Amino acid sequence: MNRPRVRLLDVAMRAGVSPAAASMALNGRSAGNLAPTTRDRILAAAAELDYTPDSVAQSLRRRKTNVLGLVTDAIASSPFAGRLLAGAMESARTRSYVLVIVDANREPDNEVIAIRELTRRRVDGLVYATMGLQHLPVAPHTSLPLVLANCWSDQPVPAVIPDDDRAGDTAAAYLTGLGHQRVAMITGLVGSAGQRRTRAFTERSRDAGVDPLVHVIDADWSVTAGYHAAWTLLTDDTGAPRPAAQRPTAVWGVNDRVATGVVLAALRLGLEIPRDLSVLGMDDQEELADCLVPALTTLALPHRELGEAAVSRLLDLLDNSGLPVPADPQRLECPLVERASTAPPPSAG
Amino acid sequence: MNRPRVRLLDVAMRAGVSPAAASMALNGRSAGNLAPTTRDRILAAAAELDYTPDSVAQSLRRRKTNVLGLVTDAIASSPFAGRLLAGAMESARTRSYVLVIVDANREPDNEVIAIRELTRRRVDGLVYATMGLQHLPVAPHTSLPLVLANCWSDQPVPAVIPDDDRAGDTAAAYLTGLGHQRVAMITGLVGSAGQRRTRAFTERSRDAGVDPLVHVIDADWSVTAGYHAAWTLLTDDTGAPRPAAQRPTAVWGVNDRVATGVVLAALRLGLEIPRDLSVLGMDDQEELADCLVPALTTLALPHRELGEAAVSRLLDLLDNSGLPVPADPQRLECPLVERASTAPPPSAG
DNA sequence: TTGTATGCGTTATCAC
DNA sequence: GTGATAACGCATACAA
Repeated sequence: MNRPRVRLLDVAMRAGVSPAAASMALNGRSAGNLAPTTRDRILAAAAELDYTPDSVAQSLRRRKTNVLGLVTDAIASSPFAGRLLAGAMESARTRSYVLVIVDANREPDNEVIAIRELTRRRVDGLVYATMGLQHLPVAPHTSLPLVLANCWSDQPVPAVIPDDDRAGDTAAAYLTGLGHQRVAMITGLVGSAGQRRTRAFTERSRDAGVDPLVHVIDADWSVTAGYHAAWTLLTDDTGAPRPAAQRPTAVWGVNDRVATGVVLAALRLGLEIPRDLSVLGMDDQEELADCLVPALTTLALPHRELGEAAVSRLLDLLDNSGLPVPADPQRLECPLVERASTAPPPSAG
Repeated sequence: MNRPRVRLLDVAMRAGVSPAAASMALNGRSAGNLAPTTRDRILAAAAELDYTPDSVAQSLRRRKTNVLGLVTDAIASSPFAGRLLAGAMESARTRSYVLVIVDANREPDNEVIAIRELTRRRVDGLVYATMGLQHLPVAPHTSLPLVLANCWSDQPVPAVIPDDDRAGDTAAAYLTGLGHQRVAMITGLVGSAGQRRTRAFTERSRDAGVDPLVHVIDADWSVTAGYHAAWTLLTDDTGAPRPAAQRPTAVWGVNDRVATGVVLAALRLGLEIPRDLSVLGMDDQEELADCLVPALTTLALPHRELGEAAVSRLLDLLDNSGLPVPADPQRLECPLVERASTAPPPSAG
């Protein structure tokens, strides 16, 4: 079963040529150097022997490993990790790269160690990805080509992040487009994501002629926070449900957890979703948004695309290191994922 | 910034010795070969120059890359992927290995291609991990050392999977231990996981003197399925809630999604959790179990440990290829994660 | 058009 | 105890 590896030399001998000739043929450099007939003989020999070049030797010689390093701040604890990694791997694969992934486990020291190790392993470039959107006061320090995913820094290093402005636009356009006139947003204002979403949502709603009620919660964008916020929105001072005419017909939660809280509160209050209340989420959190009853309409955080774009960007950089680094991060659209928790308002029905 | 790499030769020259001597010193093979004084001189030189050995060259020479391949059937679409990967990476890191992860994206062809590619890259061993527990009719074909994670095959290849029998035991012991006398399980019987959980739960409950009501749902272990099952359990023929004495005081859902459905149904019926009904889940699904209100008590699928154990096992195999392969998969405990959805029954209160 | 010689950075063998 | 020398598998510059 474990027969000896077949080397380039073996192929060359079988074809009756020198290793150099075999190398050229197999690397497509035969034009102008090799007679087509010998080239074919070499290729045939390689095929017969089932030759596969040894990457390690190639790497040493070419000074290029075709390996990318991907270091993350915390892979374990995020429901989005898988998507980003899958996207990154996919991009790498199509250009015959492979990924070595290292989790820093929320320890900055580990990041430094990881980068050192990957450098020693001679990876061709680095992606640094955070699982939550983050501004980096200082980008990871390395002499290798670097791209940031889901985070950005003020230094001139290329970055790819979600477009929260457009997300706010999309949400507002969708809800007002459905005909909703009394619209609320439950949001937090810490961090650029919440701020951008909120501002864009507000402005775009006003453009459409509706003035949204913005209910601000604190830093904790949790189910519980959403639940309580919704409770406030949907009941009066005595704790009784407000009459239909006095409550919003649609609510946008700043993320799916908050939106889940809204659904739970509505359920508790005997409100039917989406008949009595449309609920829109954000993030398309795996196994939450599409698990609810009814399934949550939401805007997807483009994590797969983030991974794809970051790697793609990095490989472009490797191919052409002269590429200019744009001052601003590249922003990726958050597409609407329409499910069952939204509908036109009763009046518009 | 991008100063030339410092090679072993540089260190040797600086210390005034041969590269061979430098190599010995740096690899700890100086005993009996090098004078302690020259050894120290070499080490000092290396430190001053900040020398780090080139892994690629080492790999070529040692015929060992210290890289492990991890191929998964579908990384993107699972909320557990992160945990397993993090565990695997952690295990690898502590033994100075690194992981190349490839996602086959549910395509068997891709698995073959991935294994071929990883073999070409000279990884030292392979882990094959599935995101859902699976029996493999035939293990992935490779001449490399291989360990299975979260799946197993009849061929003699080492495997690590969760211990569903013990999970059933734990669930039964926990619920009966709390004092519940009328206990139900909502389960599916397709696949070994559901069967084992159900059988163990039933037997262990009976040992404790309670005969559980087993409600079988179909292949789809979804929130919706759990919702409907719970509805059946908690209402009578007319759709009205059963009186307290006629309904279970505790329900175990075969997974967290099903348990979520139970919570939703109970909420809808005006039942208070855990006062009127204890709900126990299974899997500890990230961002679902701990997002509910109240947070779900559940049994954790040990995905991190699965990753850790698989890599650890593989490395043991590499260190000592004579290790015997046990006939049965190694089974890892699913620990109870106690949160807020369970309590003693009203009568026992 | 083909083949030869050399080097990538490291380690292991074997004379000294 | 120490230090040349060869080899790992491949690719390239250059000579034939």
